[in-house]
Amino acid sequence: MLFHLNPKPPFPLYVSTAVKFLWSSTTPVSSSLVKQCKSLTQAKLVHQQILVQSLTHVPATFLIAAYISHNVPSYALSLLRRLSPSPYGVYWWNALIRCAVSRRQLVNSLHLFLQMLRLGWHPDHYTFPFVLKSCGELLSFRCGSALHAFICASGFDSNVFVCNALVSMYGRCGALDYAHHMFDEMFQRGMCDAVSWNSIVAVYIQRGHADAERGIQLFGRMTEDFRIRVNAFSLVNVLFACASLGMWLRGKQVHGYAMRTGLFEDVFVGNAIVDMYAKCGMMEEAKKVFERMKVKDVVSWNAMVTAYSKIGNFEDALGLFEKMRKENIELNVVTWSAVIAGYAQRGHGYKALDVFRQMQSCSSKPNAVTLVSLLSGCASVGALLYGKETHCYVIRCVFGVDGNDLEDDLMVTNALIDMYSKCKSINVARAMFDAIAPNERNVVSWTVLIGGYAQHGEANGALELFSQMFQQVNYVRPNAFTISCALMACARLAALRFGRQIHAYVLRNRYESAFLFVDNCLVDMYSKSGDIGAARVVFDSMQQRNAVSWTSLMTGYGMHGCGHEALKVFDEMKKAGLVPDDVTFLVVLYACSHSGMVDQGLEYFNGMSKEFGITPGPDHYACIIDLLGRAGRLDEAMKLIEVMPMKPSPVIWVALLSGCRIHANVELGEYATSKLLELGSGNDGSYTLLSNMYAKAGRWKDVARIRSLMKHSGIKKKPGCSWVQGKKSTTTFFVGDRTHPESQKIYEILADLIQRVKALGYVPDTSFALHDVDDEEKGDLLSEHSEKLALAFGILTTSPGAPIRITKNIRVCGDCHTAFTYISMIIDHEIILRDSSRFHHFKEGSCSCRGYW
DNA sequence: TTAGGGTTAG
Repeated sequence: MLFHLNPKPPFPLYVSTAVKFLWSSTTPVSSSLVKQCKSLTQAKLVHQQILVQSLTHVPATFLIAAYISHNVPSYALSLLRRLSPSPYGVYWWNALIRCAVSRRQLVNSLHLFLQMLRLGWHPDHYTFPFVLKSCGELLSFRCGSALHAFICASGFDSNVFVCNALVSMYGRCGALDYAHHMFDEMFQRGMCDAVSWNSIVAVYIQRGHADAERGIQLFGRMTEDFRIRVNAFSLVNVLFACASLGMWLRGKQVHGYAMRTGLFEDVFVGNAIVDMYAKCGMMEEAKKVFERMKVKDVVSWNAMVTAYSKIGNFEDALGLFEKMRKENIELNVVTWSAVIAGYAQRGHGYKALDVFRQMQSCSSKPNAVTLVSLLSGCASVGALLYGKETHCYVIRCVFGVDGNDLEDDLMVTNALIDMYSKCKSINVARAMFDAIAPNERNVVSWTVLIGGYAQHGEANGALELFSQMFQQVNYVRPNAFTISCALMACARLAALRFGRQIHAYVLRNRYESAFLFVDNCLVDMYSKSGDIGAARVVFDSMQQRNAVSWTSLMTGYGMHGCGHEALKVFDEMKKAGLVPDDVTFLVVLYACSHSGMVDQGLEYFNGMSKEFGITPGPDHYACIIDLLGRAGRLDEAMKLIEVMPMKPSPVIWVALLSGCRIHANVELGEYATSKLLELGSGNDGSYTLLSNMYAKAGRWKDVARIRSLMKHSGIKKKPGCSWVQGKKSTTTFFVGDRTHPESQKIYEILADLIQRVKALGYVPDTSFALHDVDDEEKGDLLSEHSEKLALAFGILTTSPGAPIRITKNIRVCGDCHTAFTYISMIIDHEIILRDSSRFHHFKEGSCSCRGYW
C-alpha cells in the first residue's frame, strides 16, 4: 500500500484525452504499460490508475522516470517521497538532483539532498558529485566543506568520482589551497585519474591571469612528467586558457599535440583551436584550421563569424553568414546574435533590427543575448520606438517563463534601462530600475542609470544615485564603468570636491584593471572643474596614455585660455607617436580660438586634411568661424561659409552671430539670424545674442523689438543659474535669488563690493540688463545676477586666500565679467569661473580670457 | 568541455 496517504490525485481527471489510452479499471497496470507512456497526460492517467489500484514499486519508478523526462520533477518527487528507502531507488533521487542542477535550481538541489537524508535514504557516489557541483556553482564554501565532512564520515572519501568533484567544488568556491590539497592527497594515495588532472588544471585555468598560467604548466607536467593520457576535455580546457591569456605559442604546441594524437578530429578540439587562434588575433591561422576541419558543426562556423565580427571585419563575418545560409548550415541563436551584435556595435541599429526580423521569420527563438544585442542597437541610434517594440517582445516571450535564468533576466532589464536612458526616456529607465528588487540590482543596473543621468543633463541625479550606491544594505561595489560615469557627472557640474573624493576612492580601492579609462576621466574632470594643475599631475603619472588622454589635457588647457600649452601638448602627442584624429583637431582649433591665436588656428585648419588626411567636418568649420568672428575678421568668416563644402548648420550661424555680437556688426548678425530662423533653429540663445548685439550698437529700439518678439512668441530666456563650491556643499543661486537663509548678508556684501569698485572706475554696463524679456521679472537687475550672488556668498564662506569656484550654466554676463575683474583687485581670492564656453580666472584686476569668450 | 551579450572617457 504505497499510496494510501494520498487518496487524491494531484491534478484533475483527464477524461477527454484518455481516448487512446483507455483501459478498464479492472485492467492491472503493468510495467510495460507504464513504459508506453508517451506523453505527460498518459503518465498522469497511469498515475491515477496506480492510486486506484494501490501498486507496488516497479511501475512507480517508471512513472518517476516519465515525469522527469517530461520535465515535471515535482510530480516525480511526490511519488519518490512515498517509496521506502532502497539502494535501487537512490538512482531516482540522483536523477532528480541532477535535473535540478541542470535547470540551475541549485538551492533546490541541496534541499532535495537534505530531504533524501531525512527520509532515511543513503546517498551513493553518484549523488555527491551533483550536490558538490551545486555548492560550487553557489560559491558556497560553507555547504561544500560541510558536505566534505559528511563524505569523509560516510567513507566516500576513497571514491575517485567524489574526490574529483571535491577538487572542482573547492576550486569553484575560490578555495585554491583546499582544491590543491585535495588533489595532492589523492595523488599520494595513487587515486588520480585523467579526470583528477583535468579537474585541477581546470581549477587553475578558470581563475584566470597568473593562476591560469600555472594551470597550463600543470597541464605540461601531466602530459610530459606523468604521461597521463590526455583526452579531448583536457585539450579544450588548456586551449581555452591559451586563448584567454593570448598564449598563442603554447596554443600552437597544443595544436601540434592534437594533430599527433589524432584528437584534432574531435570537433570540440578543432573548435577550441580555431577559437584560440581567433582570440589571439591570428585569423589566418584560424581560417586554415577551420578549412582543414573534416567535421564542422555550427560552433565551428560561429567561432569564425563571431571572431570576424569582434575584430571589426564585418565583411568577412557577413560573408561567412551568407555562406552558412546558402549551404543550409544550421543557424542557431549564437549565429544570429553575433550578426545582430556586429551591426549594433557599429551603430547600425536598424540593420540589427532587420536581421532580428529575419531571425524571427526563420522561427529561430531569440534568447537573452540576442535581445541584449538588439537593445544596444536601438540605444546606439536612439530608436525609442523599436526599443519599445523589443520591450514588448521581452514581456511577451521572455519574462515569467518558468526555468528562465534570473541572471539573463537581469541583463535584459539592464539593457532596457540603458536603451531608455540613451533614448532620452530617463524617467522610464528610472522606473525600471526602481522595479528591480534592491538586492537583485547589480553593478551594471546602477551604472547604466548613473550614465544615463550624467549624459542627459541630470548630473546631479547621477551623483545622488552614485552616493546612494554606497548606502545600500546590499552594497554593490562600483566598477571602472561606474566610476567613469560618476566622474563624467562631476565634470559636467565642475564638482571638484566630489571629483576629488572619487579620486581618493579610486586610489584606495586600486582600479588597476581599468586605469586608462578612469585616469582619462580624472584628467577630464580636473580640467573641467578648474584644476588644470591636478589634471596635469594625473596625466603625468599615467602608466599608459591614448589619444583621449592627450586630447582631454589639451581641452583643459584650451578651456583655461592656455593656448600655447595646448599646442605644446599637441606637439608632444605627435612625438609620442599618437595619430591625431578629428576630435584632436577640434580641440586644437578650440584652444586657438579661446586664446586669440587666429593664424595658428587657420594653419592647423588648412593643414589637417593635407598632412593628416582628416576632412574638416561641420564642427571644425564652426570652430574656425568662431575663431575668425572673435578676432573681428567677419568678412573672412562669411566667405568661408560661402565656400564650405556642406550646407551650413545652425552651429555655423550661431558662431557667426556670436562674432557679430562682439564686434557689433548688426547687418551680418541680422543675416545670420535670418538663416537660423530659416533652419527653424531660432531659440532663446540666438535671440539673446541678437538683443545683445543691438545693445552693443546702441540700437535700443531694436532691443525692445526683440524683447517684445520673444515675449509674444513665447520664447523664454533660459534662466541663468550659478553654483559655488563650499567646503561641505555646493550652493546654487538664480537671478535675484533671496531664498538663501543668509540672503541679507549676501546682498550687503554685494552692495559694499559694488560701491568699492565703482570708486575704482567700474561703471555698470546697463546694456546687459536688457537681456531680460519678462517685464514682470523685476529682480533681474544687474547687481542681482546669479554669478554676482554666488561670488558674494563665496566671499562670505571661503577661507582667506583660497580660490572661489563658481560655475554658470550659460555664458557669463558682460557686466558681471567687468565687475569680477574689478572685484579681483580688492579681494584676497582668485575667482575661478566656468561658464558654458570656458574658464575665467580673475586675479589682481585681470581675467585669463583676455577678452576671448 | 567548444561559439555569442550588457555598462565608461576626449
